Amino acid sequence: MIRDELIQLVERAARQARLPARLDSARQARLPARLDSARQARLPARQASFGAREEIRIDRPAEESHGDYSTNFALQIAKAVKISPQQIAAHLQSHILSLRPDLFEKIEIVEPGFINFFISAKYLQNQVATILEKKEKFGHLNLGRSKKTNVEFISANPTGPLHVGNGRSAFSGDVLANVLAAAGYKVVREYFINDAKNSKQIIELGKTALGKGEVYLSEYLKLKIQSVRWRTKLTEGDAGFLLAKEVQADTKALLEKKLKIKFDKWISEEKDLYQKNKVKKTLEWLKQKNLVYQKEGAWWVKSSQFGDDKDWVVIRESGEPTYLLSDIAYHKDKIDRGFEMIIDIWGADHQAHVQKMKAAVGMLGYQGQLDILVLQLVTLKGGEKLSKRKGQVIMLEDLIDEIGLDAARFFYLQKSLDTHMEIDIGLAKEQSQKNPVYYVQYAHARICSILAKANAKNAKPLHDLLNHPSELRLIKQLLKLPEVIEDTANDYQLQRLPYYAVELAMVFHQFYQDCQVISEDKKLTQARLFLVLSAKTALKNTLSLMGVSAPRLCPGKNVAATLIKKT
RNA sequence: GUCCCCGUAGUUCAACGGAUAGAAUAGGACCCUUCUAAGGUCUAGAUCGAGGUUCGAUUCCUCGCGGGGACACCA
Repeated sequence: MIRDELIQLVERAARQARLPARLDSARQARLPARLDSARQARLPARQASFGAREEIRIDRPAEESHGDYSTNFALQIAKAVKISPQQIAAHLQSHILSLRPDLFEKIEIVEPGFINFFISAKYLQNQVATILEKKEKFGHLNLGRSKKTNVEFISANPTGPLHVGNGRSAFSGDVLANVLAAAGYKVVREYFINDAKNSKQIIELGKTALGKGEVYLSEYLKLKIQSVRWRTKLTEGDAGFLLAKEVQADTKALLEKKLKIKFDKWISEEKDLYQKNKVKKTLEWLKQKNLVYQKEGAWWVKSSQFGDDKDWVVIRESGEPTYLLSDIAYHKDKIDRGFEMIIDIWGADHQAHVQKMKAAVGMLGYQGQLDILVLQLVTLKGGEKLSKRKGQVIMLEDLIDEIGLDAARFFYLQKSLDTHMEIDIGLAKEQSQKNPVYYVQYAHARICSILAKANAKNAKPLHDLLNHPSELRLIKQLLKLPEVIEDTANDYQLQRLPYYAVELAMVFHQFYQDCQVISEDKKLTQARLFLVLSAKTALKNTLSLMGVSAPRLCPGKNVAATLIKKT
């Protein structure tokens, strides 16, 4: 990765110029409040990435005239070393140039002290072959060093089918797992089923099943209940558990067949935690460690000693355990299974639970990394059109049927998890026709059609012929993929992926416009075919990270044709 | 009352403290004899308000205003 090379180069140059090669000391002296603990506690992932890159930051300037990469390093250390940023930059510039003259077209110093790097055409040309060698592995990294990582997501209550809110968790979890895997983590996708027979939720579901209540009653559940042959004398807990199992089977089928999401592990609260006595053992463990106490007939956990605002009940006065206790047991189980990194994806309504879990994991003495991503809620606007029920939630399945999986995934992924997402079904439908995903897929289809026509076997690495600005821009854009994967694996900002994909498609479309691939010039044709192949590789890899298909043909061709005829 | 998330073009969204705040879509003007025009080029359009920190703030801090969520012996 060029970015890594640049970081090392600037570091070496700084040492040669007898400048500090890290920002830490200067930064910490100047900016103690900036990375205050509260914020770090909330954003551990960002903190981690910040820490990893604390030394020197290399940017991709938005403006092309500012170079391919740039660094503000000189500006950052100027105050600490009491030299003007421009002077520092000049020192660094000459050292860097003498260290790696081949890498750069030029290095510019710009007010107030930016160093802008322009990568040489030769270096870029040589990268094309590297991309093709790596193929579907292009962009993959060893950032994670096979660290055992657990990504738990969706974990919807088994009281009904998935709704559009669950879609956010589904797609973000799935794609995050893809990204982490690509970044070299050993990822397990996990789904937790809240099906404990002693839980109020399941008991209530049981009542619904036995016709004694209707808290969870829906059209869907009515049909489900009818389809099961209920034995008499079933307890409410047993009935609820049975019904939950039925619901869960549907959810699993939906996920695998329609959403193309496969979980590695399904954890049943009832079977894997309660029946294996893990909840009980966890309580015993807490008692032993003196982390719980009795008050007002209930058992409380000392979470306030581990950063939470207050203590919470883990065993009710009635003797029943709370959700918190089983969740502590669950996390203990994850830790015991050897995960070095644990990622939970929860809805915003679980916000308050974050502190509890962080405290709990602290009590358990976990040495790894726990990140809890809190997704803001998805709400509806104009939902009644699509809902099969009166005035109720919209099923995820209906949305997918309506706009298609690719458009749905793209639609969800484009939004930061922190922002409140309002789905206007009418708008989503309308926008699905103009979804940028088609723009991206079209680029892929174009590539395929060129390759089909040209017989790609003729492609040869005659890279020095690739000198057109649009060609070089395309190569630069391709080389961005590993950076995108690295950044996203570090900060979990998944929207970076669709935006990168659109950018990549755009650069390709421009190239397509500017550079005729198949032409009389046979050598140039071969060289360009080679480039097109590598573009296909990067594009396909990007799409597959998002779980979006990479079509060979553009499905809307006929639509377009009729449109043209009309005008 | 306390805590969390958000407030950016008409609209849906971007922007690790960086340079002229980007896309898409809607609007205006162009480009098919060419590998698929679901494409390309040009144009117009935005940071909720007031302070502060900084060489530099959409981003960090404080206070307002507005929207959403959470404050259980529910999950």
